[in-house]
Amino acid sequence: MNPQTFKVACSNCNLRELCMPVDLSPADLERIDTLVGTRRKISRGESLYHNGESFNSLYAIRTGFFKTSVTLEDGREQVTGFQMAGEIMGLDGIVSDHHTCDAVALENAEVCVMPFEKIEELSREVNALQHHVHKIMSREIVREHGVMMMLGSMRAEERLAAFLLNLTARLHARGFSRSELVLRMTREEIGSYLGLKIETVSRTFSKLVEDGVLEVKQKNLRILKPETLRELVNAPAC
Amino acid sequence: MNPQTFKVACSNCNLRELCMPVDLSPADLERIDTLVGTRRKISRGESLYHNGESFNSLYAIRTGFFKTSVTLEDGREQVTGFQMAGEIMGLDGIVSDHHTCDAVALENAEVCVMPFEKIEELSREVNALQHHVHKIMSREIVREHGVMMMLGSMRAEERLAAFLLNLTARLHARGFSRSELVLRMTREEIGSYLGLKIETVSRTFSKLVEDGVLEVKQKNLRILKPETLRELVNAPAC
DNA sequence: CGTTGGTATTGAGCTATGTCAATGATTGTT
DNA sequence: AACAATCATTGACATAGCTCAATACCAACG
Repeated sequence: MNPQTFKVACSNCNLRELCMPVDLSPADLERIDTLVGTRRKISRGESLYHNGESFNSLYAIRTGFFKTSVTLEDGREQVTGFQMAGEIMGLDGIVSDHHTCDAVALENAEVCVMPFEKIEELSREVNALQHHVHKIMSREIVREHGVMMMLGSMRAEERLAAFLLNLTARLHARGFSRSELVLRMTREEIGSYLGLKIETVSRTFSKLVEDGVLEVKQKNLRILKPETLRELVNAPAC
Repeated sequence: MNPQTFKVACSNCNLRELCMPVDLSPADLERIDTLVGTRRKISRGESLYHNGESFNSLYAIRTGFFKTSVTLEDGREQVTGFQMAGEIMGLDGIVSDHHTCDAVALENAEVCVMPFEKIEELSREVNALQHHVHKIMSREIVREHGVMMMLGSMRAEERLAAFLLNLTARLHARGFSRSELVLRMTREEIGSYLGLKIETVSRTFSKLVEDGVLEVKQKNLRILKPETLRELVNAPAC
């Protein structure tokens, strides 16, 4: 086994449990290894795919951080999500064989390219993979329900609290601190995601700092009172 | 073939092209017929499933009209969508084996119950079904991107315009008029979906009536200037 | 036919968030 | 080190949409 083969094998990937089903037999695991045809590096600011491009593959993030967004004809951009290591991108392209959003790297990144035909082929044979694909898509649907709730029914402070709790939970699942984090996106991108203007995002950060809930130094955040954030998303403010 | 068997067969269903793949061989079509175990009637106001209930099946709407919604601990409800004949519900339940939203009938309805295990089993064998399931889930993801765009980046009038155009397009695909429709949901439900209060929905309707874009008589709508609605969703208002 | 309860409309005033503008901080470049 | 370019913060003011309240409408039911 040469180093190259070694490197691209899911079976040896430390992120496997994040993007692949667990409890695979050694035989199935070996088959899963054939899913990832190639790896692709994306530098900060570059895009993995664009709205309108033809769809061929799903992508599993190995390293780095992405945003996805949709754009209106008049140029208004709506960030639809932020993705980190172990998460799957490209699901939007399946329905029409073309991508319907943009995926842009917010820091230098590397993704595993998984041709969708191969995924479908293999998931006919490996039941666990089939169910895993269904779960990933369902998870994305449920995640978006949460975003709709945020955008439709929460006030600015609640949205930001929900956003921070979600980010830290996902980072924590990847071994990072629950209380300290570095934002990879700009205030404007946060605002777009949360349906707020950049000034409102900035002011809301400032308010949480005043209240002793956060420490903010540029993109570095420290969460001092996570329970206050949790109260904010559950109960309406007084 | 007795009448009962006849009745529940997808192969004889006039909605087949809406909820099932096209271009099936007669043999595959016959297998697809086994997907729908039972039918279920839901009266207006009752729910097909609730948040927290265990997930077993997807549902294809035969007749009637539904809303789906998620609810915050403090009681705030966010309508996540409105579903009509031929559309599939229940995808939210796959990821956790439990439903994560409520599905309520807005008029008396009937659904085809499709056990998910059976769907997975059959889609391992019928490639067209497999891809169809993937497309349905991807379509839902893309639809939600559109809702996020509405909620995050559009003004009240634009949201209502986008909502009406979407509804009429889907109704038109089912053989209804492009210009006349009956709203099955209340103003409050529209407001929840659009992230607006009921008064704002009402006022926005009134404004569109003043401008000669719509005729509104309770739940009966007539669209007089569809092009104005289209302009509203594409270009920002002046 | 009148009553009741849910639903919708409209007005008046309020407020959370947006807009505009000035300033400051940070990063990368020559 | 100086510069430009991007990004973030803060203040002053404007406004879209919210809140509260009154009224109207409609369907169901006795």
